[in-house]
Amino acid sequence: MPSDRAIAAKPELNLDTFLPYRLSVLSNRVSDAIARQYSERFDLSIPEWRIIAVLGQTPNLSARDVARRTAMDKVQVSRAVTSLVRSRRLARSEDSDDARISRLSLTAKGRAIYDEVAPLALRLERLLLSSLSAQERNTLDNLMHKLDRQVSLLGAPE
Amino acid sequence: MPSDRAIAAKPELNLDTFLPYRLSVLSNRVSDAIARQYSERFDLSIPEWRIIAVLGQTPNLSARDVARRTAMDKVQVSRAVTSLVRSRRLARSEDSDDARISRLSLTAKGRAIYDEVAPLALRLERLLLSSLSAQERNTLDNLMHKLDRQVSLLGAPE
DNA sequence: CTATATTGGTTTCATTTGCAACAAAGGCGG
DNA sequence: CCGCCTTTGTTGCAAATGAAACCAATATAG
Repeated sequence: MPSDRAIAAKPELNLDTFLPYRLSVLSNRVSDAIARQYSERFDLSIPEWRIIAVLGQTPNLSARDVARRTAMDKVQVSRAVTSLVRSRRLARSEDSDDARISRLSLTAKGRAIYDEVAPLALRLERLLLSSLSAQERNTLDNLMHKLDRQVSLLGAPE
Repeated sequence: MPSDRAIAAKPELNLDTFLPYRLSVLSNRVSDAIARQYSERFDLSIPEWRIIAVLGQTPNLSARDVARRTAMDKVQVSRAVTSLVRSRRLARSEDSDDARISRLSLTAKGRAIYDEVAPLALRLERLLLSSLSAQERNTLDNLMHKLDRQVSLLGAPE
């Protein structure tokens, strides 16, 4: 006969209500929806688009800066940058006082892509948020900040 | 001279406030934090753990059922199942009336892993949510449902 | 029934990924 | 200056991934 403790008898792991799982599914579905807007049309991978996005916002970053801002690792950045440079959507220029660094910026071609894709991404975000009131959007923002803070307490890869 | 419309002059894509990006970063950090709890210790990949998790909750599913519940694709499920069966953490049994299907269930070994990892995962979720009030947790749940609904409107891979 | 389409699952192949090793440059203590 | 550690970025290799082809079993149309 099993324990007769009525409470906490069994830690119930139900994926449908398990926050990490729900976050993962939601996030993937959203990313895929956005990627569908540009991937075939502009022949851009997700990492490539991310790089264009940060550089559209802030030019002349180094690869490392890009990596930090996009939460991608440096290998991924290095490869996506190489590909973007080869396809003339990105240009490298030397840093004046550190020869290890290249400064990255969009070419006209890259800028054109940014100018076209950014509104699509923003539009999709608006659609996504259109089911929430202004009040709810604030709350969402607030809750996500709290979760961010919490996960960085727990989560740092030691 | 540029347009003098003061409003919506430029669609500003700022990654730090862009919901899809924030979701992605948060979700990845949470998943990684959980994976760190079991990956080396039990030699489990993330897909493998997901399969164990659903089968711990609901035994005797087919591979396809598992795929739907975990939002993984069938190739990934097939491979992870093969690996789990090989390492004796999962057992296949034939379905009585459809020979294409195998019913999957945890072995004692698989169950032991589930019983040990599930509490770890739940504990991490609790830690994550510990920064929110009961009220806020409800709101979060509610908001995520709304976002789920909205993304399924937009997002279906046509 | 038989022919055809559909479904469950696996395999093959090309691509993507991530880690570890590496080269090149810079910083820094002596 | 010189040796050594750190930082930036690239590359090699092995593992993970995904799309599409595929096989076997079932459902369905005629």
